[in-house]
Amino acid sequence: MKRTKINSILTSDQQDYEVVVKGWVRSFRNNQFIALNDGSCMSNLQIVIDLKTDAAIVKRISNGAAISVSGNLIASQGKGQRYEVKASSIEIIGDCDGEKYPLQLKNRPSLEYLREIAHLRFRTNTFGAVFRVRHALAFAIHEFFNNQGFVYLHTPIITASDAEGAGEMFRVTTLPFDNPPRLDNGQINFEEDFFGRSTNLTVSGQLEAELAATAFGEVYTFGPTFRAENSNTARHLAEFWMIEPEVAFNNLTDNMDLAEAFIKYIIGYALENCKEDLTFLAQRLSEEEKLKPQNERSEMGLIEKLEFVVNNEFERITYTEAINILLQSPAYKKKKFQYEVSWGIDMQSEHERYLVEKHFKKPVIVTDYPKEIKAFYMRQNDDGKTVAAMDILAPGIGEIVGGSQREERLEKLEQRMNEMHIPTKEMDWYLDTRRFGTIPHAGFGLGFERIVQFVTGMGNIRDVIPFPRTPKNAEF
RNA sequence: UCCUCCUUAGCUCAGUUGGUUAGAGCAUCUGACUGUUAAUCAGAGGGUCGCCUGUUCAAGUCAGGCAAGGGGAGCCA
Repeated sequence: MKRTKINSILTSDQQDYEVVVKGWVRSFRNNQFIALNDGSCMSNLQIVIDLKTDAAIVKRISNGAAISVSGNLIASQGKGQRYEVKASSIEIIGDCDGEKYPLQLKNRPSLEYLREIAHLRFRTNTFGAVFRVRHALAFAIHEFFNNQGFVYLHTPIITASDAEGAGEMFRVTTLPFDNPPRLDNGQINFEEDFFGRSTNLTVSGQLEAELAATAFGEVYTFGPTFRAENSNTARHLAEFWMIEPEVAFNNLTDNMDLAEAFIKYIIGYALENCKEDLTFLAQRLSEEEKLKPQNERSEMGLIEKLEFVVNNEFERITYTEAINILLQSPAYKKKKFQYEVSWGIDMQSEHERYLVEKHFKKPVIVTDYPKEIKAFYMRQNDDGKTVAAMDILAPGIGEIVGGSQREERLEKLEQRMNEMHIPTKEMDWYLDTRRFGTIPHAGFGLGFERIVQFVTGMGNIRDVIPFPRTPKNAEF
């Protein structure tokens, strides 16, 4: 008989039928009741064992053990659940030695401890919920773009392009690092390397996405991205997943519309399809919030916050307006900002948080930044000072999206690249798009783990990716 | 990378002014239990006090160094 997944049993109205269920024991009470979890949902299925069950089997029903149960699914005789399985036979598939098993759910192990046993943390309610939501968001992303006719583009993970300047890169090489081949001048001879040149792990698929957008019209990437920055924060990973749509003929407003609709769609999808997990995560978050001082607690619960984002327009302001708001703010006048505020600064976390969490209390899209603090490919505005950039700032986690309309005018682009000392020769393939049928186009990048953080309410980005890669840590 | 806090049993944490054999709850193990819901009850085992060096008659406790982790900042997505 084929096994039935626990979520389909619990969401169905059928009862009084034979089932086979397989999963892992979460608890075993009164020598009689097993809480069985198979990962298909947060809830456990209660198994009631026959009192005549072999004592040797009963002894092996320990926390973490994998078992198979056949029996009748009936309305529960107890109060805590709707259904239960009256077991007719129990098979131990995999024993779990209690003395050695490090996961003790009743002790409420800390997130930090669970991170050390990341191979087992999927078995907890919290991480089960987080990674089911992560999956749902990934699925929703593909669904959103597919519905709109985007082509999913796989950009290279190994690249030779080092001109984008998005961050420090991990080098990819097969040369022996203790004795690499050298040129007469002592420099390493990368012509002898695997690719015949120096290569790195990608920091962004954007430039390649732009190439494809000039043929397909709308494309998106969704893949791993690598930054060798020594960032030790709850918002940064050395290996993370990024979504980068790129759309031909879009201007900055179209770009903002797309980003806003996209974020609302995937959050809406999670609200619709992950109710049980989000309810649990909301509960978890509110318990965590209770430990904080009153003035640091958020005003909204997790689900309330997500619904608010889905149902309200994002605030759209220019960088210049943002600076003016900061200059006129009570926080500025009371000298509460640690960093100075003036037109031309790259806004600090404290400034972004003020705009999002204190002033507007909703996601904010800031546009038209000074060109000096933005990348070379962003389209220059007519004022000669700003570029058609946009960042989306979200409450609690800051910058979640960075995007722009791209500079499609060859001369302007080359001029800007020269000013920023970016070698135009190596980027010839990129400039070709501006030579042959150039078009206005726009796109953005969204850090996947940041949106997973936002939706699940998890405070540390290391807890929303299965096996986090961070400085000094590549365990598992 | 900078600032700051922390590190004691499998987990979460107490540990007074430096002073005898380092404690609790939970987990684990043994036993009991025919309706449990973080089951309950009885009993038992479990410690290189992060690592190194120093001060002292005496260090979990004081000082210095190192490491790991948390929080904040920078860089960013």
